[in-house]
Amino acid sequence: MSNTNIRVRFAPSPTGPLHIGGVRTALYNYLFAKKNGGKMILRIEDTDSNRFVPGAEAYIIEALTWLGIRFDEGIANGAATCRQSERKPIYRKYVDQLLQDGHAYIAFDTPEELEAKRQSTPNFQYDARTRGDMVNSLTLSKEEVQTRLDRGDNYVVRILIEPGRDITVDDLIRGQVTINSNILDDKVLYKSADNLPTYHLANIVDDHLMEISHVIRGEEWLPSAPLHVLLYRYLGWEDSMPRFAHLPLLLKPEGNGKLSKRDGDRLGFPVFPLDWTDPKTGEKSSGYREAGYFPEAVVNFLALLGWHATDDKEFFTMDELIREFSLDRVSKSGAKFDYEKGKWFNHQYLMNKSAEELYPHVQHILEEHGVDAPKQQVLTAIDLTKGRCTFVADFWEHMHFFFVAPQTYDEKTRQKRWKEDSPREMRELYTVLEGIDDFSIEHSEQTVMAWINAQGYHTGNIMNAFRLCIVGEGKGPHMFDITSLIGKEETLRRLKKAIETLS
RNA sequence: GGCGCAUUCGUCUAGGGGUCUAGGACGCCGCCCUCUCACGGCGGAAACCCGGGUUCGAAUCCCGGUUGCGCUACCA
Repeated sequence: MSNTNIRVRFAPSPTGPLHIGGVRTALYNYLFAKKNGGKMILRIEDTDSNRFVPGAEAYIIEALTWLGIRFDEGIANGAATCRQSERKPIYRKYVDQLLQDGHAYIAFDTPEELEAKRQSTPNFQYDARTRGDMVNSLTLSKEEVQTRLDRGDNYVVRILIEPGRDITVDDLIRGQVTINSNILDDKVLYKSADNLPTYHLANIVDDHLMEISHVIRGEEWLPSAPLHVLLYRYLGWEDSMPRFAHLPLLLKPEGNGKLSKRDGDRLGFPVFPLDWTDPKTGEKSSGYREAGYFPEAVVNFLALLGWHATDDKEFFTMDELIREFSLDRVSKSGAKFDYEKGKWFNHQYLMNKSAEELYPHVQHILEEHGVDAPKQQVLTAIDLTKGRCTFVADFWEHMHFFFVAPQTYDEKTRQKRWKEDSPREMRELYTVLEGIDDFSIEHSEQTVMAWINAQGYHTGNIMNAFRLCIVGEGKGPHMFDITSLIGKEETLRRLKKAIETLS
């Protein structure tokens, strides 16, 4: 399917690291675009110079690249100006047009004056009821306005909302949403202090100029969508207005509210794709990548938080998501963030990877622990233990005994598994093992089992004590998988030492 | 407070008038496998927010309420 008219954008603000909810928005935009053969555009909405954070833009691009979300146009591939701060003249033109057409006006009220007004007037709103009491081009004489402009007074341009009109937004996910313009205030569109538009104006102008066909964004924008519709109308662009789709929000795992940065810190899981250090405060936040997640697992997990396929399928590659994604299968209600399920997804992806794929990661971990083992041995160890790992970092905990003899013996396991007869049985086992030439899994198991049966021993007693001797604790793969991998010599050495230490 | 959106197991969700004694997944519990821990298999507990309608029939449609969330900035 190909439709070159489909164009979506992801338009984050560079005010900090990209939140995981933002990542999901980017993902849904990407899936929708690719599904329909359309284009995905990156636009940086840096119209608030006060909140700009250095490094945030690079972070956003790196994070989405890591996850496999690619842009067709935008800064990520060196295209022209997609930073709003670099498009000042463009916005100015439309501000003038709005002013000209009487859809906007100039206001001189200072932030302090507005604040005072809000303090003194309950539920103060700058609108048709109150604008007549304020300092603006509607209440001031033409000359006075000019005088103020000439002497360089700071001003803002506000949209002129006509009261008493019903405004309807057609949302692809929620259907028709209608509000009355009475509840809208005369939003600031433009500020002379930095010659920048605010979000609302810049957003509409850019979406129009970039020929965006679908605006897919978080539900927090739904209340201002009518304002945006009005802006399209006032600018004469209503006919080519994009379709809207407001996505449900990602909520805190417990309690109430939108998922926030603090939740990650408090509950101990990342809410960001990548690690991030705040340039001002030095505060660190952890990311999924550094926590050991596979990007495919994060994408899969995130895709299912608010969207569901037509069947019960749960595992999707990016290509499969693209093939099956559709906006009408996006849920309407917010999704609580379930970190346990996220871990489960990673576990599944890890188990499905081959030892060869996992090898570089594991090799790195082994090196950190000063282990230098033959590749084949490591590959076998990976296959034997990957079912026990959620993250790559878990491998050491589950495979260290393949490479390093136990220094201590777990006390709980010892109490449970080291019986009165164990020293004698282990000494006998030592002799049995010593006599085995072929230390393969099959042969050693056969020999030892034959001995156990001949002596009338209890298999569990023998094997568990044996495990304590070789592993140092009560877990791990089957014993002969371990012994055959570490070899006869090492097995005997560990057994001997354990008998001496534990007896 | 005002406005808007939402409301199915603890969580993510399927469901779009009869097929629902409501399905799947995570988590939880039990059993099996078994030398342990896992993996795997099998099974279990667990939900239609409430009240009115409409209809022969409602989880599904309508209205009201509850509760949750969002917005209400010269932030996005």
